[in-house]
Amino acid sequence: MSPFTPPGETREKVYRFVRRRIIEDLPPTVREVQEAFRFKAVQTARQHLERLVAEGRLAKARGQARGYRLPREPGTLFVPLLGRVQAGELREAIEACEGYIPVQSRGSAEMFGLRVQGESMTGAGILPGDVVIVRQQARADSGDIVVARVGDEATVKTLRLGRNRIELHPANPAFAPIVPRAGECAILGKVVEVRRYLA
Amino acid sequence: MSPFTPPGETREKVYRFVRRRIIEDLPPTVREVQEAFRFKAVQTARQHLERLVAEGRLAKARGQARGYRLPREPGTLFVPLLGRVQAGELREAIEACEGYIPVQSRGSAEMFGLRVQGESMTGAGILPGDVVIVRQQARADSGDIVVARVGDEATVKTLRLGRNRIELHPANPAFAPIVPRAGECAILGKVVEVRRYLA
DNA sequence: TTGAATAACAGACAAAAGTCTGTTATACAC
DNA sequence: GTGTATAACAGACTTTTGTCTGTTATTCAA
Repeated sequence: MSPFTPPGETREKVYRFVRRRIIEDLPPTVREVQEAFRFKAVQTARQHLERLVAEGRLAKARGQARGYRLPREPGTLFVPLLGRVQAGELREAIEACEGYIPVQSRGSAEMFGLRVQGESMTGAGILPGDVVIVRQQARADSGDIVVARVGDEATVKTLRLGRNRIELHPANPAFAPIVPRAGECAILGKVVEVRRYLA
Repeated sequence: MSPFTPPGETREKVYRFVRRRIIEDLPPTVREVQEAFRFKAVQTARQHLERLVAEGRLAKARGQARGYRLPREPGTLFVPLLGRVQAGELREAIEACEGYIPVQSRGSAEMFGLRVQGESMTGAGILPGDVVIVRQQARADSGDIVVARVGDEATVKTLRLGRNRIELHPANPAFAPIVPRAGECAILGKVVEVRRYLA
């Protein structure tokens, strides 16, 4: 090949190629990069890749097939989507579920998705059929939107902490707040995301 | 190893292991499966894997490192998240963006995410700050929620098709419908998902 | 001009990973 | 029993893939 392209130009394209491949499918092998750019030598591809690693734009696992990664993983994990949660069965519901949805997450907290039933939260922009992404935690702050188990069913509400009691407030004047007695209610987690699928 | 475990039991575990690895990181190599299960022979791992392929629970690319995949890919792709779209710059805006968010998608349509500004769609449960996931298309049906470019700015509205004109309706009585003249407006895509990040 | 840095190539070697042939043991149906 | 299916192992072969050494050409600064 006519042996010159502007400094960094090809490398930029290599980076985009690799990033795309990592994100959408699998990290490419060195030779796949070679072929994608019609390099005559494997080393050319390797050179670009190694330099990207040196620059910190890529990370790699040495001597491992398809070892190139994105340095700070986008932290995408898949959380189980539950249709309904009944008393105490959270673990089992999660085990049994079929669907998984991708969620961007910084930490490694346990999460799940839950399809919302009813109109009690429409005032907060949470409509029936929406999916809430829930980070599992037993406690939450006043004002947080939480998923709580009251009796036998899970429900999405805004949490209000009173003196010695908790209140679960709907965001819809047509519904009344729930003031469960101690032991009758458990917070399953905090809603960290709301999704509505339209198509 | 004492040479017997109930039929299918180990295979089930292998399947879960491989699926988890594919979803969260990288497909494992045959030997990584071997090591994970303390098999003494590579072939044992390979046997399970090949049978899972035969059963249709896994797919694979022959002779390729880390070639095992999930048969029907969960179809997760990463779409660029744009903060704002100005006239004609959609391509460029997408190229330039930094953040990507995971989206579940069956087809391979081009999509992007857009952060919503303003309260004109609160009636449809789309609040300021929400992210809409948009499938790029130049046409849409009456009633679809679309992203349209009117003049120099992109806006989210409900599309109404009239006789010889199109109307862009807000979902908030405080806002008036937009009735752009021909050529003044272009549909950038259809909103297929709405997301709100709370945490 | 000389030297340094980058881009690209050539050809090989070594390790990783996929594949293959064949063996042993247990369970189960006939 | 006999035959068949499954689980697991042993050891090797082959391909893929990562890695290395060395070379040529261009640009740019000293």
